[in-house]
Amino acid sequence: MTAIPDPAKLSPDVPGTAVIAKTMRLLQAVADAKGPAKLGDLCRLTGFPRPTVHRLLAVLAAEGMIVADNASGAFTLGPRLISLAFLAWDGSDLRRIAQPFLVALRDSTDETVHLAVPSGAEMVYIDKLESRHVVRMASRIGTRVSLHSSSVGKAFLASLPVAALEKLLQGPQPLAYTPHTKTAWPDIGAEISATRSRGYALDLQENELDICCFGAAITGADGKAAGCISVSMPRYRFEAGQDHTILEALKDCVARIALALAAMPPG
Amino acid sequence: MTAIPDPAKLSPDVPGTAVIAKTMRLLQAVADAKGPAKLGDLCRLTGFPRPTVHRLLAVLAAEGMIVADNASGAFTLGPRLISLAFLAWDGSDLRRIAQPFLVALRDSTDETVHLAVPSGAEMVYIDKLESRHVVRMASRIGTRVSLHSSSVGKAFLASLPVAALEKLLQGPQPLAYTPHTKTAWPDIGAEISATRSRGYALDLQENELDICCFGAAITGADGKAAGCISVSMPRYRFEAGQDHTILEALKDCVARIALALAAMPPG
DNA sequence: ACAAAAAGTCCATAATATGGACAATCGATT
DNA sequence: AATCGATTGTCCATATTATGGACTTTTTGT
Repeated sequence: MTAIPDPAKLSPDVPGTAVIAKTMRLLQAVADAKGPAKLGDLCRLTGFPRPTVHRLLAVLAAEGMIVADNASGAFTLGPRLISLAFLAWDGSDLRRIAQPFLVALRDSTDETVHLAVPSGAEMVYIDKLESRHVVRMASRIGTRVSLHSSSVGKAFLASLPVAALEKLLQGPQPLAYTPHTKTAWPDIGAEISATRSRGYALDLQENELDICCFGAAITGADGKAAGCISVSMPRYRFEAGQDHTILEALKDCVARIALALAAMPPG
Repeated sequence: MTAIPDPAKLSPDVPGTAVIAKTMRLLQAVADAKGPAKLGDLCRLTGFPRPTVHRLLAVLAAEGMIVADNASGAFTLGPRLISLAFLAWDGSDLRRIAQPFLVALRDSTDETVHLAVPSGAEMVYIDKLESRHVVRMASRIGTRVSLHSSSVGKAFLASLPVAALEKLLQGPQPLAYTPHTKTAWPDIGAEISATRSRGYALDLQENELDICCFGAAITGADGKAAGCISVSMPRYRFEAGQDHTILEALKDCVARIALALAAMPPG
C-alpha cells in the first residue's frame, strides 16, 4: 500500500488521470463561486477551454454532483454530494470519539471550538461547537483554512517530521488574509518552532481580523497528528487573558482524545 | 451491500467521459461500503479490473476525496468531500427557506419530518427534524430513498409530466425493501394516480417496517417540484388516526414554502 | 518458514479526451 | 421586428491517455 500518493501532491498528478484532476478542479470552482456559477465564469475560474468545461459540467450534472439552476443555466453543488459525504461524516471515528471531549472543552472555556483534519495543503473543520457568548466566533463545518495562518494549521505543521513539512511548503506562496498574516518563509518557520517548543499554536488575527485562537494537535499512537483542535475567541476576550485556564483545558482535551483513540478497536 | 455492477449502465453517459463515470461509481462504492474498504473489496463492488481501481483510488486519494487508513490500506471518504458536501448543504436555498416551516411542521405534528430532493432516480434527505416522542423515526441527512417506496418519492413522481416520469421508470427493476413494498409496475402506477388525485402521498411500511409516512411536493412557479416533505411516524401512532390534523399541517407547510420560494430574489 | 492472497507495476494497444472552429441561442437596443 | 454582441452548444480529426492482461512484490495466515 505504498502507492498512496502523498496528500500535498499538486503538480505531478497520478499518471493516466488528467481528466479526473480537471473534473475535481471544476467541482471545486463551482463550490468556491459562492453563488450559482455560469459556464463562462467557470472557464475563467479554471482556465480550461470552453468545450472542455462544457463536457465536464455535463457529466457532473448527469452524476448529480452539480445541478443546473433551471432557466438561468447556472450551476450549484448537488444533493449527490450530500448523500455521499454526510454518512461518512456521521460515521467518522475521529469525530465520534472527539465529540464528547469537544463539548467538555466548549463548556469549560465557553468559547467556540473546532476539530480540524488535514486535507491536501489545508485544514478542514469537521466539527465545531459555538460559544454561548453573544459575541463569539461563528463558522461552518467544511470550512477550509490555510496551514500557515490558522492555529490548527500551525499545530499540524509543528507535528510533522521535517521531510513531510518541506514537501508541504513546496506549494504556492502563502496568502495574506489579514494585515497580521505572516507570509514570509522565515516568519512561518519561526512560528512552527515556537509552536513545537510551546506545545500549542497561536493565531493572532492572522486568519481573520479580531479573532484569536489557540490550537493543539491530537497525536496518535504513530506520532502522527490525527487532527487538531482549536479554541477561538474575539480579540478583546483573548486580551483579557484567560490564557492559562484555556490552555490547560485544551491540552487536557487533546490528551484525552488521543487516549480514547488509542483504545479503539482495530480498523 | 448491493453487490456487483449493472453492466448496461453506459447509455445515458455524456460522450467522452467514461473515466469520470467510473470514478464516481468508485466513490459511491467507497461510500456504500459502510466501513473502510480495501482495494479488493472495491474491485468486487464495482466490477472494474484491479489496475483500474488502483489508479482511480490513487487520484481520488491525491485529490483528498478519499483517505487511506494508515497501515490497513483501507479507504474511507476524505475531508475534501466533506467540505464540498457541507458547502452544498449550507448553500441550498431550498433548505434555508424551508427550515422554519419544517420546524413548525414538526412542532405541530410532533412527528419526524424530512425535506428531500430528487437526485437521479432517488430522493435524498437534505434536512430532517425528529419527533420528540420517545418512540420515533430516526434517520439521517444524506440518506437516499427510492422513488417507488417512499412518500417523498411518490410525491415527486406524481408531480412529474408523463414524459419525464416514463424516462425515470426506464431504470432497473424496483426493489422490495419490506413485504409491503409494491414493485410491480401497475401497482406503482396506481399509487402515482392515487397520489395525484389525493394531493398527498402515502407510504405504509413500504420503505421501512413499522414506519408510515405522509408526503407532499413543494411545487415551484414553473409547476416543477423543488422538493418534497414527509411526516413519518411509527405504525401504531399512524393507526391511531390523527390523519386529518397532520395532513392539514403538511399541506399548509408545502404551500407556505412554495410561496416563500416564489418570493425569492432572482438567481 | 512457506504458501496463498492481496497489493502494486508495466506497457502495447485501443479508446477517448482535447480544443479550435463553427453554429445556435439568448437578450438587449433601436 | 431586425440587428448586434455575448454566451452557450456541437463537431470532429488528432494526439493523448486510459485500459487491463500478465507479471512482480508485499502482506497475511498457519
